[in-house]
Amino acid sequence: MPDDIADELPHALNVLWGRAKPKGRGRTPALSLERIVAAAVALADEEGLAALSMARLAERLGCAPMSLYRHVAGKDDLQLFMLAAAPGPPPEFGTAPADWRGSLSRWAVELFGVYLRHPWIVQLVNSPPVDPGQLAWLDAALRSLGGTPLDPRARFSVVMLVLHYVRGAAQLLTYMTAEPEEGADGAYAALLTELADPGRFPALAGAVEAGVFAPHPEAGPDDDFRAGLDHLLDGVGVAIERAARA
Amino acid sequence: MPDDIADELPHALNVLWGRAKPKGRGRTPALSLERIVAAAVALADEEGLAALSMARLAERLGCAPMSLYRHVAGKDDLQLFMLAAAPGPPPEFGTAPADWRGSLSRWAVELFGVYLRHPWIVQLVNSPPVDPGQLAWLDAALRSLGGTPLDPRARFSVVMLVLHYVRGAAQLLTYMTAEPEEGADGAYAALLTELADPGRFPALAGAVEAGVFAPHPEAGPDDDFRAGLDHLLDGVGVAIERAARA
DNA sequence: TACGCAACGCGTAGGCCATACGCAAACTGG
DNA sequence: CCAGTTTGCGTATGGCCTACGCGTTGCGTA
Repeated sequence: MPDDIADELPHALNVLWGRAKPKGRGRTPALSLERIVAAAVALADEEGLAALSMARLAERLGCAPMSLYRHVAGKDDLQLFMLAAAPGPPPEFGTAPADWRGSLSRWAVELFGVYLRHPWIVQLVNSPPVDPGQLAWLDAALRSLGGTPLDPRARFSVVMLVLHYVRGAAQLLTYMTAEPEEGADGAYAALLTELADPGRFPALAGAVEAGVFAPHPEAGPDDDFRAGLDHLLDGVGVAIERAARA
Repeated sequence: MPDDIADELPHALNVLWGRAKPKGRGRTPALSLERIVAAAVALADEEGLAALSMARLAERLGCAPMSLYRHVAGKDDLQLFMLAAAPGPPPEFGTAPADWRGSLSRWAVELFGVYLRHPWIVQLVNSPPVDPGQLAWLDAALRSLGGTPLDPRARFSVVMLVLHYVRGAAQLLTYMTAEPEEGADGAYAALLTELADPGRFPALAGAVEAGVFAPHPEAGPDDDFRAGLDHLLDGVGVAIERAARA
């Protein structure tokens, strides 16, 4: 256990991994890290990431802005805590589930739900995960492929592929759905209808004409996501069969 | 041509689509929109999106900060212009290329290169594309599938799948590569080695032990990207064969 | 040739923001 | 009851975006 590494890490990491020193002496805290993070998550959920400022967060907590800095080293620290706490635990399955497709699919669908509930997560991810929460999700995804003949590098590649897709699809759906100002539902479709000149963008104009951007009534919004996910998992299946033959 | 729509659009869109009114009367401009956008792109390329402020941009252009607002309605406007200009034109192929896989693969690889050259694009994308530059890329991707039996909705789904993957892979590679401070190359690997407790994260610990995060010497950095892209296109191939049989 | 006015560049100022620093208050173990 | 420790917070600084309005410039026209 090289502590020299821990010393040069951000404060937040040492707290997240349970390496913070216990204290019990002084004044009774009116604030706690959990309360701060929970309030920050709620604020970001309700009003968006741009509305999350230390001042507004303190206002919501009924304290002075500078009080927050006793529990959080800075705004980056706070966002790291939010990222670790908001997703919750990943779905449960064993180390080598027999049905890789079902497991990985469930993982993807649940993560998709997390991103829809907390759209700010997608805008916030700047670096590879280093907190227990995100690593637990990553581990679960890797475990879903534990029963397949894929080698470790291929498993990681597949997981990243699914992760990128889930993130992108959630971001797209979030921005297509959440525009309660003005036309709302079909605003982007209407805009594209006017902008997609058939001479300049023939394929795009064709897609618009075919109603790709119009909301289809008989299907839920997850439907497009599931369709793309099926394409993706078909490709993974091909890779698995190929690896099994070798 | 419903001009009533154009009136409620951001100023930047009307400029981008050539709908701005021509002016020729007043003082000779020392600044131009092209110079401003080019300088902004260069600044973001060199020092990152966080370093792009109106003040620093003006400093680089040798003008006062407020002068920029004569050509750009605000910072959001400027970023929209940057997004439209930086990628350049998409690769060229006809309306229905015979080799969909080669075309789409080339599209993906070139877009990957764009994201590596301009990493800020990934952090900046907040809404579906509405500018000619991004719509040209989207149209090119849809055209690459023009010779396949996929219906329009499936084509769009496939294109989004590839787009999300390219974006995610570029973001990941950017953050893995660009850490010239301290340990650099293997910093994340070393950190994971310590954090990935085999009891708590068995699959992740296995991946670390197998050297998934260590930079492999005999391959270029694009190699992981191409491998994932192949998985993905295998899945698209399955969908195309299925559609051809129906 | 001379003028008017449209478009330009920019100075000022105000409102947000994150946060470094230091002090007063409150609680607890001895 | 006291000393030590930890918390809460007031003040202040420097950065950011940008609304507003003024002086300046040079083309089009008379």
